[in-house]
Amino acid sequence: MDKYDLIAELFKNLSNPLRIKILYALGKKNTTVCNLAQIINENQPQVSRALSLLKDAGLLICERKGNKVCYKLSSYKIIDILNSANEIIKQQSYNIFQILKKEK
Amino acid sequence: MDKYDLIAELFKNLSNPLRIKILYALGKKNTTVCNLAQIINENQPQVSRALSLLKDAGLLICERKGNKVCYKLSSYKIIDILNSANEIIKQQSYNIFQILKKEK
DNA sequence: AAATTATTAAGCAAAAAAGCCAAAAATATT
DNA sequence: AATATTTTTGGCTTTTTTGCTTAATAATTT
Repeated sequence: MDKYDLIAELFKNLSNPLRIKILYALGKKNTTVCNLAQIINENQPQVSRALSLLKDAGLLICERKGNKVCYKLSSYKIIDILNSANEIIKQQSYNIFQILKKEK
Repeated sequence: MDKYDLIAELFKNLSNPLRIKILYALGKKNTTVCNLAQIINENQPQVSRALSLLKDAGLLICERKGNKVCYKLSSYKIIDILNSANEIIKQQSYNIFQILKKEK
């Protein structure tokens, strides 16, 4: 397991829209599985599954409180990488815009 | 195709060790397919495939020079996101270290 | 135009991941 | 101990992704 494998694996764990949506939501507010499912309007078992994958990946931490389980980001560096991804996407759409402009 | 889909797709394009290895190599030096394959010691058709996927994803730009094709990063923001991923991994390994320490 | 070098594409089997629903497990409450 | 709420898991099919080798395409050189 070298450096490239570890990085690729991290990106793989981030390569799913539901998981991204969850990370954004948890970036705003720590919360429980069923509450989160409501907030983001996705089905609850899938949210639970996604959360446990992200936890296994070390990206989330959870804590049981009674019959509820509260999840939170393990680090704010996760927000950084999402912002970084956003920057790339913004630049790409800007580039496409420039190309279309040239073609006129 | 909403925001979350776009971000997840970007991460998916980054979720492969060979592609990460290639991005690191191109971060140091623009180069051609076969030269790159030599530098990173990976088989050439696979490198070519990985390059074309990354190009289609907008992460690389290429230019034909004679019978060679030279590839480069489309943006240095790509280095940023790799660094960001590295930060997370470093922190994770630090955390694991701390846990092991506690358990003693 | 034949030979050489460089790049890309085709095709296919094996492995991994996604998506979904229903069922089970954990905890709290009555 | 029965019920209700929250969370997790199982089992299943369908899609994607990988990894590989061989073949095709592009361009250059002789």
